[in-house]
Amino acid sequence: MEKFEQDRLEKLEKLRAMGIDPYGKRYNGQKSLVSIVEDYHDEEGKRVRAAGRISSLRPHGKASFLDIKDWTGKVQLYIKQDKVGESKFEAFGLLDLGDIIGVEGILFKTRTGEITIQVEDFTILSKALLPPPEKWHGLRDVELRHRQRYLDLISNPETMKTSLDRVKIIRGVRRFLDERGYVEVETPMMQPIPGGAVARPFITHHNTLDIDLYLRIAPELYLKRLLVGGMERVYEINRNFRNEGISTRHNPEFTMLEAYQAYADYNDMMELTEGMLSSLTMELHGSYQIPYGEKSVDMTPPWRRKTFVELLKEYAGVDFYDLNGLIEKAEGLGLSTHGDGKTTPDRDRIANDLFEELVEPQLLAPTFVLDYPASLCPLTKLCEGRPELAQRFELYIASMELANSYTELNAPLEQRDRFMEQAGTEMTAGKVDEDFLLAMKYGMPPAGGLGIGIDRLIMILTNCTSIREVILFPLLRPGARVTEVDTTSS
RNA sequence: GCGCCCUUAGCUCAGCCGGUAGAGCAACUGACUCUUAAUCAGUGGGUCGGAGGUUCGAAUCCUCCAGGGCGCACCA
Repeated sequence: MEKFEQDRLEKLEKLRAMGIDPYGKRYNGQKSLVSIVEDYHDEEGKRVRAAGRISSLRPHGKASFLDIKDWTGKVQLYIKQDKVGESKFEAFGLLDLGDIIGVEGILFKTRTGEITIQVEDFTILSKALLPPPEKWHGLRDVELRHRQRYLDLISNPETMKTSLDRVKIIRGVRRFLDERGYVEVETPMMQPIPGGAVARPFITHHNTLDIDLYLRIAPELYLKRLLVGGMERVYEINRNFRNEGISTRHNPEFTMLEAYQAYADYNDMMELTEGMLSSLTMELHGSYQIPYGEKSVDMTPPWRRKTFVELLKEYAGVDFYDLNGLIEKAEGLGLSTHGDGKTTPDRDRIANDLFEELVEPQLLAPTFVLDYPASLCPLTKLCEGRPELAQRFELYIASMELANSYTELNAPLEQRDRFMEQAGTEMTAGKVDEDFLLAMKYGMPPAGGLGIGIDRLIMILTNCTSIREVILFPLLRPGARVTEVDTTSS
């Protein structure tokens, strides 16, 4: 490592001795490399400016071919001593793979037909002191790819593509909602009471107020306050933080869309979800058939809609209303039949465990699962005439839970009771958010609410089977493999 | 948190049953003005993730530790 750096430092000093600043300034007027290639027909023989990182170098004595790369693509350069002059060519000799340069020259095609810039002048914009990863295989080591994502982006085009696809998808989500009259809002990331979901929160502390705060596990209760305030269609795309395990589908901080529409219910949210995700699929893939891992997923709408109870019967072969049957099945699978600290069997919990165990893995094609056991959804309006079920749906794609939606409970007194019931069963449930209940007492319109796990959506649409592939900087334990700079000396 | 697997040159990887640590790319020196994984000739580069142990001898076998991957658990 030191040796590479030493050689390059010497070149850097030589450049300085020639009066060249190896860390150049603003460079403008250049075309993106992909547009240089695309517009070749109109630009042939003309002068163009370009900038990028040297990704390949093929010297031939007093001439040289090299490739430069920007985030759109790659272009070949051809530089000859008799075109740029001796001293310029000498400076060129001090360039290495990974250096960033700006060039100006004439567009032409080589004998083999490759679009190439005949360099007339170039500027060194940044001298790299360390070499880029291997040019043919790129950076393969998963740990290094995540720890040094910049190297991953430089050397693996698919990483750049996934990262830019992520931007497109999120932009598409925003556009879809904006076009339907939604407004994007920002609600607190630091909350005195972490509500809207059940999960262990991260705790932090505010010094001046001398209070503990929690990084939010969901924005839900704040967005509903806005419904009370008369904002009829709101959404937020932002980070949630959950102090839970890390897996291929879980990162401690992850991006969530939550949307609320006054005067609507979960049926409207189903339409919204299906419309949004199917059009995003078509936009990105030009087809509803998309690859995912070893499989192929058919995203053609309309999507299957089945109730929780129906699916439990279909895939697990048990009747939700037959408690003994549920218990038998659960015990057969070695599942616990009692909730935390409870002495009696908890039907809703058993049914949910069976669902996760036996139904979820089968839900490859997009499936809306409707009407969940009521005790699992304290913020949800109950089904009419069937108070044991609540008006909630979850959307599964490729066996992954992608969206969650309720017909929002807007009755403040019932909400209080449902919170209390939950507090009795969930050991992690914190205090009740009284301020939220107070808001609700002023009247919250009936509403449909929707949450979509954005990282998981991006996984599906970019064919990534690990959430770490769609998050630029996933959480890793601070590692020893990247040398830390000693700031105490020098 | 638990189980299985991985960690060898800057990068990508070999290294069999324990016997002097290898290749390609990258680097360095030289040749080369239409190459494109440029080519040709030559050179340098290693605390084999870390610490112990077994052994005449360990990259290789054992133990512990660290980081990572996958699965499970926890969990929108």
